Amino acid sequence: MAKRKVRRPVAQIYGSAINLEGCEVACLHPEAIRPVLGRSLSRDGSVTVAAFFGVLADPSRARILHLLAITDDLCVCDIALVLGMSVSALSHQLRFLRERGFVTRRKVGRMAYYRLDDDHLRRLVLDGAAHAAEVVA
Amino acid sequence: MAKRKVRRPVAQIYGSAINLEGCEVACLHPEAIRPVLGRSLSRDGSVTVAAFFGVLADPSRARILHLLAITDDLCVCDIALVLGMSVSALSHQLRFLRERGFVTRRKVGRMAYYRLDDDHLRRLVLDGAAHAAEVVA
DNA sequence: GGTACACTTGAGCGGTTGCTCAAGTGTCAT
DNA sequence: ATGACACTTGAGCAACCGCTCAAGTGTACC
Repeated sequence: MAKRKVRRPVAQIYGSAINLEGCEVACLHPEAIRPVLGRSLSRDGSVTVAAFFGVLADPSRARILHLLAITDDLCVCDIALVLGMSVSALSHQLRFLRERGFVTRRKVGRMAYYRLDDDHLRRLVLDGAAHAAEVVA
Repeated sequence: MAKRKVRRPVAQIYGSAINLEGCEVACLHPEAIRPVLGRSLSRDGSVTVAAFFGVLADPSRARILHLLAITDDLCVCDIALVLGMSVSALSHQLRFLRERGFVTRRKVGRMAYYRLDDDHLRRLVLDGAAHAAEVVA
């Protein structure tokens, strides 16, 4: 995954909504939660995590990314034909993926070639497909 | 991820919506797509992949799974307090996670303790959090 | 210029989702 | 038995998402 600039200047990925005082009086197990106080995912952090996985959480995007993972370069028309998607739907998704840095675009004349640059992402997608194959088998 | 039984007897994870004939006549690059014909994710396969990542694609679930990833056992009340969620919302999500085999439940009296059993999933969640920390930093 | 082409984009819609609220279940203490 | 407690569940609603449709942009060829 390419590093991407984010407007938020500083964000706490980890953090807790409560303080230890709350625990003592409540119904639960202070000894169990004390060690994790402040180490749980903050709300902002969880939004970032969820947004990342959310990109892969759609069948069309999963197919697009998988196809790009096993090829080099493909133009929009190629992808649409192979996946049986409308060009418009595809273009919307490619824009979505491009805005998040998951794919890059190279324009040649009136064609646009899309590519998956990130090896980490490529492996994640291929692992996901392998996992799916295992689950269904 | 634990293997889970699926009602579908046999499913093609890979498959193509088109045949090579279609390519020849269309506008595109047959030489580019020929090698991937039949190797792209099938629709069924992509639904399975998307469903898997979809579990992680929600901030609340990401926080729950991350919390369980850094602890052993926690009761519903503990989790609710640490994450600042309503018990009802939490119970809905825990049911969702349990139905998909992402967490297991142990009942003791009137308490229910939830646990993350899968090490592969634990690493995926922690990697996701680390990724988020890197992106935001 | 004019047309065809490859792709992009905005509007809008049907389906999904995650929550709240209220009611329900099962356990424990008195 | 009665009440408190820990959790679960169903209904319903606001927000979100991915698609289609129609229009728009920019390039290539005549």
